[in-house]
Amino acid sequence: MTADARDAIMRATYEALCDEGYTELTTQAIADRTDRSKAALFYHYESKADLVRAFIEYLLQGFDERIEPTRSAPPVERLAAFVEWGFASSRTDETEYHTAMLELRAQAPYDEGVRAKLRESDDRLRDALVEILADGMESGAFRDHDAESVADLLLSAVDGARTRRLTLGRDAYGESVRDAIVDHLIADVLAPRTAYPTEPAVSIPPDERLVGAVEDLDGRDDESTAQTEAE
Amino acid sequence: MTADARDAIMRATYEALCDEGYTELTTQAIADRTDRSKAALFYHYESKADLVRAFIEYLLQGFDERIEPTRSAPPVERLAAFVEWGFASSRTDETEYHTAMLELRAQAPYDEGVRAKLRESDDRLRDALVEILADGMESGAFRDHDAESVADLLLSAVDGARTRRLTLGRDAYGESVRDAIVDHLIADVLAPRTAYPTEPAVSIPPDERLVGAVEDLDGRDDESTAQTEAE
Amino acid sequence: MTADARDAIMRATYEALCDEGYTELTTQAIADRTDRSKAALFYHYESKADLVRAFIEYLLQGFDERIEPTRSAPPVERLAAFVEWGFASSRTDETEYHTAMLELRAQAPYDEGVRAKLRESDDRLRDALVEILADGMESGAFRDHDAESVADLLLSAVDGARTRRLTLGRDAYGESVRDAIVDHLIADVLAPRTAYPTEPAVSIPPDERLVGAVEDLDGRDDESTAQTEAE
Amino acid sequence: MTADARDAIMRATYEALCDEGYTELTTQAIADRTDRSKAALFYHYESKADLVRAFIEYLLQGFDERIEPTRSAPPVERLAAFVEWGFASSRTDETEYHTAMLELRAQAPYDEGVRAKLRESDDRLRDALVEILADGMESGAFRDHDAESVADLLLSAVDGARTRRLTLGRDAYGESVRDAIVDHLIADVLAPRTAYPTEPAVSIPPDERLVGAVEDLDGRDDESTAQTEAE
DNA sequence: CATGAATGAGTATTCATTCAT
DNA sequence: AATGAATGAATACTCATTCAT
Repeated sequence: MTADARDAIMRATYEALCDEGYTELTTQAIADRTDRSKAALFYHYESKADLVRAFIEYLLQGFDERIEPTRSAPPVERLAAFVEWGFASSRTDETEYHTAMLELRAQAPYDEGVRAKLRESDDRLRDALVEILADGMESGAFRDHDAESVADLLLSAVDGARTRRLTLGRDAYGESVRDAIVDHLIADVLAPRTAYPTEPAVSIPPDERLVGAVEDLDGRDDESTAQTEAE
Repeated sequence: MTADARDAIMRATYEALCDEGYTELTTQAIADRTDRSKAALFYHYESKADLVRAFIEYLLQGFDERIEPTRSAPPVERLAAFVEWGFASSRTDETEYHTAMLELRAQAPYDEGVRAKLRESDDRLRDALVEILADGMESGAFRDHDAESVADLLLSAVDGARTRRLTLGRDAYGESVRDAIVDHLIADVLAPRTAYPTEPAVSIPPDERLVGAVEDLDGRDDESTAQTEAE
Repeated sequence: MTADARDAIMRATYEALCDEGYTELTTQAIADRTDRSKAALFYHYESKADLVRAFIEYLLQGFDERIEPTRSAPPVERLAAFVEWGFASSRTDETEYHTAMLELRAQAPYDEGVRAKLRESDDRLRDALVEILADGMESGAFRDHDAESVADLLLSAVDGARTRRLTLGRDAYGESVRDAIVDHLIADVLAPRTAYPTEPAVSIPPDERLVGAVEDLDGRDDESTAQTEAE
Repeated sequence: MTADARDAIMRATYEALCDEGYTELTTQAIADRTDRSKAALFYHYESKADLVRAFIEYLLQGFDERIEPTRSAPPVERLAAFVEWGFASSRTDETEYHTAMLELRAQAPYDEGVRAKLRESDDRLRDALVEILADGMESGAFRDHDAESVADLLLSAVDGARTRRLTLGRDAYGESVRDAIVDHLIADVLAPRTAYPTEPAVSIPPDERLVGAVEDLDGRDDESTAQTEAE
């Protein structure tokens, strides 16, 4: 398959998934966002399930590449980058990415293929976080602690906050929880001299192949605007 | 509508949702789990969407009633009950409840009706948690802290851990994160003399209307067994 | 069956038929326009087809009664009353009556029962018209002519004009054709001394059992208003 | 869409409409008269309503083409062709055409789309008739008269006679009214020297795409046979 | 490499009708 | 005299998938 075809289909899948959710993710909806026909999808992929699996792989592979550039930064910065990425405010490409992932995750309990891919992804993310924490302990930037346990807690808290924001349409909680994470969790882990950056020095860049794919989520009415504007 | 009909349909919806996920939640799937016909569903509910909304309401109303009995316990106990409920190990009725909720939550970004109901639910849960924390501060069981901020963090962490467990099929993380929450988050909040209970004195009982609805989730192969047994 | 029940159901059928047309004439639509249940319809009538047949009979019987009072008027007046009734301008109860009939007539080619009833109705109408013409010839008000042939032509022309008006939503043609009928057809038939009344002395009254049944047909956009207002 | 598919679907729609009437015009009934599946209909047309609209257009376009060949004949002949077409005796393809139109017309009061198409059709028919009359006046074949008024009256009378015949299942009236139209209406319009043709020199040919589509309407018992044979 | 045409199985929903009460 | 609950069969429409070209 040409990279062109692949990118077009993957991007269309992403668009369709973000626009309408997994339940409405039909081959038609994907093809409509392509200048190709529905049949073309089946020429390139054995089945819809196959395409979806390929899509998850595509998303994850993208993530690996995006995380790469932050590798050289000091552990605190990398930790901050992770937190900021997780809390990417709405109206961002990143919100779409997280929405797409949420939709896929809800299929995991019923789809071994999806579940396996998500495990891979989770493993890599967790490993990356554990590595950050371990590096920090080694360099003295972080106190001594159980890196795995803290990584799991961080992962859960960030993930839970995001899920709550996305599913309730309330941006407000995001901010609140990010501060709480920094104050309660990260504070416990930082060495006395280490300061959590106010402005991130490095950040995880958006997936360039998908940037701009989803024009506008504002059609969906949520409380976030009202909330935010009210305050 | 007779309570009988209502319970039968709601329970069938629960079963179908747990067994097959939201994408497969068809009126046929629901009717099949009932001794009624598909047409009967439409006699009682205007549309599938209407039925789903009613179902969410049914779940939430059930939750309200279940939380009631714990009201009289001391704050630490109520806090512990909340955490234990959130981490209910798999092979429990509670896992099904959480799975059902996860499926519904994934629809929220695309369904204003669902989103509104989930907001209600979240609000009540958060309020309950804030109340526990406030009561604890008043009684001296908890240190002084920002109850709302801590409640949000707890809610997120518990929720994120559960989502991770359900979507990855890995029970192991649950334990790990529960301990981390107790050690890192709750420890910060407890007054010096207050001890987090090793064995919970009160707990949130299962929803009796739904108990036993889903016979067996073991058909779905997950890693949890292997993982757990391996260690 | 009480006359009450009968009237309520017949009137509701009339309303439903006028409001939504034959294709949407469901037992539900009828019951909704009643303070009775759908099942009540089946208590009083064997089947929907039976109810419809009874309804046609009800309409026709009404017509017989309405035509009665004109009996004593002179033939020209009775002829004029027939023509005016046929051309009843829109925004009249009579338009609804004709619409209801049109809907029923379209079923006739496929429903022997309906067809038989309509034949009865047509026979009576034609007989009445032939009688008018015969009376007029006898009294010298009309020239000598083939009453049956003229009756058929009049019946057709009036009916065709009305059908065109109702199906095209154009009131304009009605006027035009009425004048043409008077000038071309009726003029040929009137004796030299007989004048066609400018203002009708007698007229066929509306069916009182159905008056006011259909509140408003203006929801349906048609050209007639524009047409009429423009001129 | 291939012309093949189009013709097959349109013809099937015609068959279904004639065979069973508008109320029974289901996508299933149409597909059954095709060697294609129900789903194929929706591949070619967005919805049933869309298909019906296309069908009306198909009928009308056919009519335009059929009327074309008569264009060169003298006005009296064209007038006669129109009348003969309108009265086409039953047992003719033309009867089916008129039945199909009758079914569609009954939907017009409730369906703006259908109404608009029928207006188009009526306008064209009326224009054609007015043109015939005007041509005849110019050539001296017809007396001076109000062409529009006479056209409307003719249209109404022919249409009404046909509707009566179709809905009552009585062929007899057709003959009677045709003669009356010729004697009373057309006689008034013809110039003294002009004779109405006893045998038509030109006629409007049947729609070849639809010829033979409906095998047998005799299944439907009507009075016409009995009537006609009895006399 | 790709597509237009097509489809069988399914989806939500409606319908006339039944029946225990 | 009437109804609430229920249903089997149908209805318009959609879906993932196939295949000849």
